[in-house]
Amino acid sequence: MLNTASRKRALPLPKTGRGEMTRRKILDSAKREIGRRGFAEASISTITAEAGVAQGTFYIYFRSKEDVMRELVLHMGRMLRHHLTEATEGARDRIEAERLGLRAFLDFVRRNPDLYKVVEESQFVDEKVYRQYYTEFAKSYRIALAAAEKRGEITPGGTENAIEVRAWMLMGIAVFLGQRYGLWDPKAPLDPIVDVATAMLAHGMAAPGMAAR
Amino acid sequence: MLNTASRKRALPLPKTGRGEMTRRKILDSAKREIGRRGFAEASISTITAEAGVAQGTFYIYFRSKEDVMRELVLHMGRMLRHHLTEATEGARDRIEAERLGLRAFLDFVRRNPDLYKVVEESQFVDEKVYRQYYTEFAKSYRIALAAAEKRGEITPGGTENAIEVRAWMLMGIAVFLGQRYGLWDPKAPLDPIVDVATAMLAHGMAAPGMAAR
DNA sequence: GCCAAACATGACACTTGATTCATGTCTCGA
DNA sequence: TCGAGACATGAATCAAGTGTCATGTTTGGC
Repeated sequence: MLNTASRKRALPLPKTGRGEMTRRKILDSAKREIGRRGFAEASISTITAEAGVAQGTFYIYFRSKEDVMRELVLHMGRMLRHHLTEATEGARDRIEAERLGLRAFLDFVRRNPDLYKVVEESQFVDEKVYRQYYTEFAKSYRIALAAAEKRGEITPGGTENAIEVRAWMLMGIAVFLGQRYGLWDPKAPLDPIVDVATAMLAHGMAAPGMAAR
Repeated sequence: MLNTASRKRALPLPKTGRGEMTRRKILDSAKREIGRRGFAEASISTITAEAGVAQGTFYIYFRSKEDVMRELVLHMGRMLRHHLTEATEGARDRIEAERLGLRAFLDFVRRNPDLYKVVEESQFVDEKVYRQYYTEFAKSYRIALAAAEKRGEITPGGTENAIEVRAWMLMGIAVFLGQRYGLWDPKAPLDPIVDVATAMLAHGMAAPGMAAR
């Protein structure tokens, strides 16, 4: 059921307006269904019913449930990337970019909880896309951090590897705060949270005069 | 299938040595199976086969696959807590405790990748245990951070809320580094990674003289 | 040694939902 | 306006694995 046909290249995109509409509707209710009830509980029949099409229609556009999920992960990647680029482009320095980016990320999670959950669950459905998703973000991060380092905005990490570690730390912070305050506590004011996080990113938490190597 | 019987209190523990042995064997191969193939792909029949017992035996000890998973999450919580307590008890200050804890965590993930993955996936099978798992860790963290703050080892976060934010940041860092270097790149030397991370926790990454608010 | 409780067996009845397909209907360029 | 490709239908097929249960076997206290 997993690796036979579903591994192949995606099905051709629709060629008419009607088709595009239908595909979008399916994708949309798949996002909602999978996001809310989880991949296992979400059924094709529920998805198509909510989209207002017949079951078979699903298979005109997607090979399987895994296939829609993959598509949704890609979609989230594009949307989030766009959202973040926009949010951070006015930043004066890297630290401010981190603040703005984190803020924008938390906003995004609150606005798109279903999509966000789909991406997280994709890890257990198609690890490859999931890895790709984060690996690409890590790459952007590395580039941004290296540039900031060159500009003297952040302390030199040292090795090339250090940049990678920092990138993953930053992503981990975002994801966990996204989970805690984006999904689980969606009413908490974001500004204080982002302030604390940014201060920690900028200066750490060691009291002045502590050893801390 | 989900919320009928499986929500109830756990089945009574075995009363004989034989029973204990059997239960343990099932738990063990469940860990392996679910960890490696994922919850959906893991079948009771595979689990029992690998444990060397009949299918029906499974239901003497567990109500369902969800039920074993819950048990495994609890188990991981206990093991990890113990491992971390042991690893950090010699620390001179909070920053050193963070270093030792992170190092121990990454070790743990490398040694128990299956169990670790089960916990992560539990989020999509029984969100309640998953939340409980992290909420409890967050609580320990809050206590440790508050104490360190009082001892003057770390900068005061300010509000009570700040401690919570820091705790989730620290967990996010650990989890993401665990994923990246524990699971995905299990050969990379840990010390340099932990060094970079600790430095970042201690002092942040803002270059001296940068605005950073 | 005996027996009641505990444990183990494994075939199978059942549920569930994914995917197929034969049969229409619609779209849009020429 | 026509027709070929595109799109849509939904009932039928099919696979897969869960959880049950009637029937043994083992354990350990007495």
